[in-house]
This record gives sequence, C-alpha cells and structure tokens, in this order.
Amino acid sequence: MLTTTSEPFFALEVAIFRMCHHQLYVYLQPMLNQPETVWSIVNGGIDLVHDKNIDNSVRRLIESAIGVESPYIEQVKTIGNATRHPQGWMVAAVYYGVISQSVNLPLDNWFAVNQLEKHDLAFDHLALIYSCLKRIKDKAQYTSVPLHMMPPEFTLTDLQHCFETILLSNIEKKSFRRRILDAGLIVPLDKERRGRSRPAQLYRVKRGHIIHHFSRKMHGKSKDFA
Amino acid sequence: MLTTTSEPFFALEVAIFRMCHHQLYVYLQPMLNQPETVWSIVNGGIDLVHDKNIDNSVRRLIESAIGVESPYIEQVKTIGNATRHPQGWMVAAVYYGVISQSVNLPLDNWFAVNQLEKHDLAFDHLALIYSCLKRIKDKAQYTSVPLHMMPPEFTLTDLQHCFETILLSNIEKKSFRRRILDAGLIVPLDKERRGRSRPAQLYRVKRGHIIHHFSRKMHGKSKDFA
DNA sequence: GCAATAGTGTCTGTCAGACACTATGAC
DNA sequence: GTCATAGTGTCTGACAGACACTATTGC
Repeated sequence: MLTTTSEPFFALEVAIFRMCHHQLYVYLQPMLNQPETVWSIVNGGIDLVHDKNIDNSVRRLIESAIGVESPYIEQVKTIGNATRHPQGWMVAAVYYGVISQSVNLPLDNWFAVNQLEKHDLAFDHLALIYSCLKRIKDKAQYTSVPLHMMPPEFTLTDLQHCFETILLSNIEKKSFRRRILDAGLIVPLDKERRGRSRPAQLYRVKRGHIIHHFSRKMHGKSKDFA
Repeated sequence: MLTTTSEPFFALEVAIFRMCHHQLYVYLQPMLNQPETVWSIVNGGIDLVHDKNIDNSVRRLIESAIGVESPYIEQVKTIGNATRHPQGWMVAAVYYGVISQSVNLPLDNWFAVNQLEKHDLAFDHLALIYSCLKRIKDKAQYTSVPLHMMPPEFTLTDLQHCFETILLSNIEKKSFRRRILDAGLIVPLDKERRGRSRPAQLYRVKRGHIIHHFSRKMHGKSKDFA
C-alpha cells in the first residue's frame, strides 16, 4: 500500500453578498476560456509573499474583485476531496463576506440568490453558495451579523427587512424591535426619514459593533414563495 | 510587485478528547528529533490516493494514532499564516474529535487539559487545543455533543458531570434533567446502578443520535477553581 | 435511625410570538 | 376624513434557573 504525501491544491472560495431591494445578491465572475459563459464565485490562492494570514488573503480577494472592503467576513468551512475539481485533490477554504447596502455599485455581475439555478455555475460553486447562505441564515437567527449589510443610516423597518430577506421568513415587528433595541446595538440619530406616511426614526450602528450573540433564536414564520 | 502563486503547505491538526474521572484529557504525541520532549496534537497530511475527503483523512489520523474510531469529529477552523510554522506559509485545518468514555485505553499520552501549561507543546498547538476546547464548550451550551463522550450505559448524573466538566460550570440538576429528557435524546434501560445510596436509572443514547440543537443556551454557574 | 445520592414539585424570570392598539405623516 | 407606515401595550407560552422537597438505598 502506497501512501502519497504530496500536497493538495489549495484555494480560497468567497461568496460575496449584498442586499438590494429586499433581495440578496451574490457576486459572480465569468470564467475565462469557456465556450459558454460559466460563472464562479470569487476565488484565488494565497499570496505567500504579501498575505499575512488567510483572512488577509480573503479581504484582498474581495477588494480586488469588487473594489470595496467588506465590513464582515466569516469562514464557513474547509472542504477537500478528489472530485470537486478536475485538477484532482483540492482543498478549499470557503468564506462569505458582506458589503454595506450603501455602497453605490452597479448590479453588473451580481446575481439574485434565488435565481442561481438559471445560470451555469462552475464546479461545486452553487453548493458552496448555498452553504454560505445557510450559515448567514443561521447567524441571522441568533446574532447581529445582518447589521453589517445596512447603510450608515437606516430605520428599524429597513433592518427588519434585511433580517427577513436573509431568514426567508417574516418576523413579528414588536419582537424584533424589542430584541434589537434591548441589545443596544444601534443608536438613534437626530433625524427621521419622511415619506408618504408617518416619519421613521433613523439609526446607525453603534461604534465598535462586530457581532452580538442573542440568548435565544428568532424564528419567524416561513415566507410563502410567489 | 511580485506575486507568488505557489502552494502553501497544508496539514490537518486534530485534538482528540476523552473524559476520565470528571476531567477532560487530550491526546498528545512526542515529537521526534527533539532534544527535549515536545508534545504535539495528532496531525498529518492528506493521503491523496486513499482519502476521499478531509473528514476521511481526519478519521484515519485519529484511528491510526489511538487505535479506536471517534464517534464525533468537528472542524473548528482553518488557519494559515507565515508565522505558525518554521517551514513557512502553512495552512492547517483544525479539528477536534471525541471518544467514548467506555473505551478501555490506558492514560499514556493523555494529558489533563487544565495542566497543559506544564508541558512543552509544539508550535501553536496549545492555542489550537484551546480553540477546540472553546468550541466544544460552546457546543455543550446549546447542543447534545457531549453525549458522544458517554459510555453505552450511564446515569443522568454521569451525563451532567460530563457537561459540567466541559462547561467548567455547575448545572442545576432539575433544569438539566428536564432539558435532556424533554429532548428525547436518551432511552431508559431496564437496569439501575446500585451504589451506597439510592439506585440510579441507567440510560443509553437513542439510536441515530448525532447532534441535537436546543432552542436556548444553558449557562450554569462558573465553577470555583481549587 | 443517619448519610448519601436520586429524583420531583413548583415558583420565578426572561424573552419570543401574537395581535390589537395608537400615532403621525401625506393626500 | 382615508391610507400608509411607524411604533406601543400587553398577554401568552416556552423554557432555564432556583431551591426546597421527597424517595430509596447502605450502613
């Protein structure tokens, strides 16, 4: 029995998410040298000279792909097997990153996550995106992670919509407000947003916020799909 | 500016835990070619020919190190940087695995986790073990993972001690029993354990148990250390 | 009887879910 | 006034924490 100890290929795979019009989008790149357009999530290797650690590499990949920094990245898992890539044994650390809704980026190359089946995705990238979506959905149930997707000023209703979009469910308004306000995660501004009805209090995220863990999960009622 | 795209070294690092006398132990191996004895957690590379995926490799490493299978392994994180290993840029997927208390293994090479500072551990292995301990502690707060460390027959008090050892805190008996029994994770046997006081009902884990997620965390009161 | 451990009854507090209610703007 | 959306009051139910209580054994 022969044991091979040579190194597997190693790559980083990053699903970058943004929120737009009550819809989650993921950033995809066209793969080169393909007869038909095949789309892939952001990926790349480690720059052994310049990167200090993996998170560093991921931030670099995100910024060089979309031109803006991500306020929150998270490692989802590391997978590795002989079948996911035609080149052979391949290990990949899978991350997701989010960007703020305020960033004024065109929607080119951003794909609504509920329409991904219509497109041709590279390798196992569809499954990787789903793993990341599951993770951010789980996190939305018991942490404040979705706050990182909000613009600098937002209303509680905006924030609720953001959570609901990630959770694919409707949250009860009073519970949601109590939870967020009691946790002290956001700060009211001296401003309101005026529209065609009662003005809404504007908030910003409290300085230093990274992640808050709630003591209980929030579930909501599953959304019916149109 | 030059960009290096060659591959980093890749390794698996596995902290194997067992419970013994209300104490968590981790399995360490002496590193070869060291003037003084330096201890390391189980580690190795991927067998590109025989391993189907990373979990497979981890199970292989565990079994070849201690001779028994682990009923539960979990990937904790993947780290990578230029400084953790003298060989240079190194990526490591960090796992922990647990084994059943029933396994009749001598305690050779098993180290109490609260005594690790007394020993000389390789590289960043102490930090890796602490990451794994933190993870299993977190999991003990809201899942049934510690059940995998129990022998085939155990009492509720045994189980509570197992949780308490991992959590480093004392749990209120009634709450604990209610939580475990209401979740339906264990099955009473037609047996009792008799000692020098009232006999205790024996249980086994329900077939098919892998992990149960409770809806709330359990905290307990921090143990005073002697 | 006593000591030791197993196991229960039951109250409290916290917080999510539900839902009806009021408030304030545009028109 | 109506419509739309913001925001509140308050009851319920689930479940963890606390803690005193009873139960069953060995001695």
